[in-house]
Formats: sequence, C-alpha cells, structure tokens
Amino acid sequence: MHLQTDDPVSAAFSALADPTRRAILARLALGETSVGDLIQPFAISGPAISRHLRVLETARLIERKVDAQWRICRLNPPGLRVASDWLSQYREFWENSLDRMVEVLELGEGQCAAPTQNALTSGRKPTPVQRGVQTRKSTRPFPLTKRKSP
Amino acid sequence: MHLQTDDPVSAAFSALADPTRRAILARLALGETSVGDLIQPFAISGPAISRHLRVLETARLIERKVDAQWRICRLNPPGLRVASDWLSQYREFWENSLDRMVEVLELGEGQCAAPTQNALTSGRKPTPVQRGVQTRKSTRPFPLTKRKSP
DNA sequence: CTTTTATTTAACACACGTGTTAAATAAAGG
DNA sequence: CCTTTATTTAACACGTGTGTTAAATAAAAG
Repeated sequence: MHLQTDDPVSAAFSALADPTRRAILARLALGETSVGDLIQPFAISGPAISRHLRVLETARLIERKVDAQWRICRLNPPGLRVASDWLSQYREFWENSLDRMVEVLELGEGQCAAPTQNALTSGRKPTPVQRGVQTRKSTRPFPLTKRKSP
Repeated sequence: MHLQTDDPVSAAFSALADPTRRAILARLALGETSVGDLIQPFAISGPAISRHLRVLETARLIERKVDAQWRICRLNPPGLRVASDWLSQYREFWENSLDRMVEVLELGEGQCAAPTQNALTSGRKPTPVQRGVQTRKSTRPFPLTKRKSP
C-alpha cells in the first residue's frame, strides 16, 4: 500500500519512528559531523548507518554536503517542522485534556451507556471542520463477505 | 531490530507514519465514533481498520470503550503529546532557520570548503548539551571488515 | 600510480507491516 | 434460541525495512 508516492508527512514520521535515526538527529543537534563520526555511538555497521542517513535525507530531516571524501550531515529544520506542524493540529486536544477529565468525572463516566454524543466536541472549542459527525448505527457494516447461497 | 521493546516515542511516530491512521485520527478529532463509522471513508476492509486501530491504541494515540456491541474510539491527547514533546526539542532549530539562512548567505555558501566549524552551534543559541562536538577525522573508519592476509 | 581513508552500492537474509478472506466472538433483537 | 449486527482473530500473501558482508567508488596522500 505504500509506493514511492510517500507523502512528506508519512516520510517524516516514518523516519522518526526509528530510535537509531532519532539518536542521529540528537547527535546532529550538537552540530554537523561526518558520517564516520556518526557511526561511533552505535553497535551497527557502516552501510546500515549510511542507509539510515539516506532515509533521513529523503524525509528532508537532514541535509548533506560533500567536503572532500567526507559527507557532512546537518539537520534540516524545515523538514522537522513538517512533522511538528502536523501534530500541532491536535494541540488543542491535549491542552484541554485536563479540563475534559474534570468534565468527564463530574458527569460520572461509570454508567456511560447513553447515546454517544460527541463528548469531545460538545461545548469547549468548536472543532475544525465539524461536518458529518455521527452517532453510530453505521450504514455499511463490514462482514460484507458474500453470504453463502441457501 | 525492533521487538516488543518498542519505546513510546517509536510507537507513536510509527503509528503516525501511516496515512490511513492519520486520517482516522483526523476523523476522531471531529468526535468519537464507532469502528463501523470509521471504516466508511476508506476503500479498505474491516479487519484492516481493526488492526490500524489496535496500532493506534497500542501507541496510546486513541482509547476505546465498549458500548454494547460497539467499540467507541476517541483520541487520547496525552499520547499525541508524546510525539509533539519529542519534536519540540528541535523547535529552536527551525525557529532560527531563517536567521541562519541569512547568515549563511552573507558568508557566501558557494565556495564553502573551509574547516567545517559547526555553523549550527556558532553564536546564536548555545546548544543543549554541547559536549563532544568534533570536526571530522574519525577515529574508527568502518571498512573494519577483515583484510585478506598477504 | 598505488595506497589509504570515507562512504555507498550490491546481494542476500529475515522479520515486520499491511492487506485479504474466512471463521470466531459478543451483544441485541426478533 | 436463532439471527442479525459489530468487531476481532486466524491464516495466508507479499512488499518493504533493516541488518550483514563484500565489492565499488571517490578523493587524498604517499
């Protein structure tokens, strides 16, 4: 399901999902260095790091420049921003989460079996788009596998 | 290289790396809904969505509660925050990137072959830890594959 | 020019992720 | 109860990701 058509956001998050790559970024936050220097902290082969760097570069999280036989790596701030910007869409949710916890506790979450009215979008802030909010009763359930003929 | 030992940050970014899962989160930002409702926008089978939801839940990006035969999904704000907090470590980098572009342009990036002094950490803000910043000349190069005996 | 140093590419192995369909489970409803 | 509705689990296929080692490439140094 994922070809080279990988969008920038997916590429960024995918690159960030690996601990080794995040460690590389942390290292580069201290300043640009060559590939050889990046290898040292890791119990991993050179080619492996080389590929991690390519992933980071493709995701635009780092940039590389050539200096003689060395490839100097550095962070690419705008690339990191792509991921951060996507996440900031949801900022309001965790910002209001404490308020909401209180709200939920006051309503008594225990016997909550009433028609699922969006607790998240009621009152508080109006949600971004707010079209097509529904309350279950799906129109197409998914055991849409052919029924055996009788 | 990745077992069940997946740390929270990796789990979060990994979950966010999939466009379908991000679409699910976007949907849940409009309000909590049942699994059946979440399926509709996608040309994808039920079990596939079910697994995406499990990934999101394991990564603590969503929560699920049981209401009769429905599983109601909602965003889990603190989980989303994990990813955001990690990224905010790098915030200073993109915040100062415009300043830095100007700086680089003034120095004339074209013939940049001078000893690679960390341009990223010079002046501006002092970088977080700032220990062990080096300027190439790695101590252990990595063609450390056994040489053929003569 | 041959060697050394730095890094990438190639070729292979293997685990993981994601999708599919069929069957299982669980609660509601006739 | 037996059926319907909602969702998950099982079993399988298949492409992608990550690691390894050996060889290739490229620039510097002798």
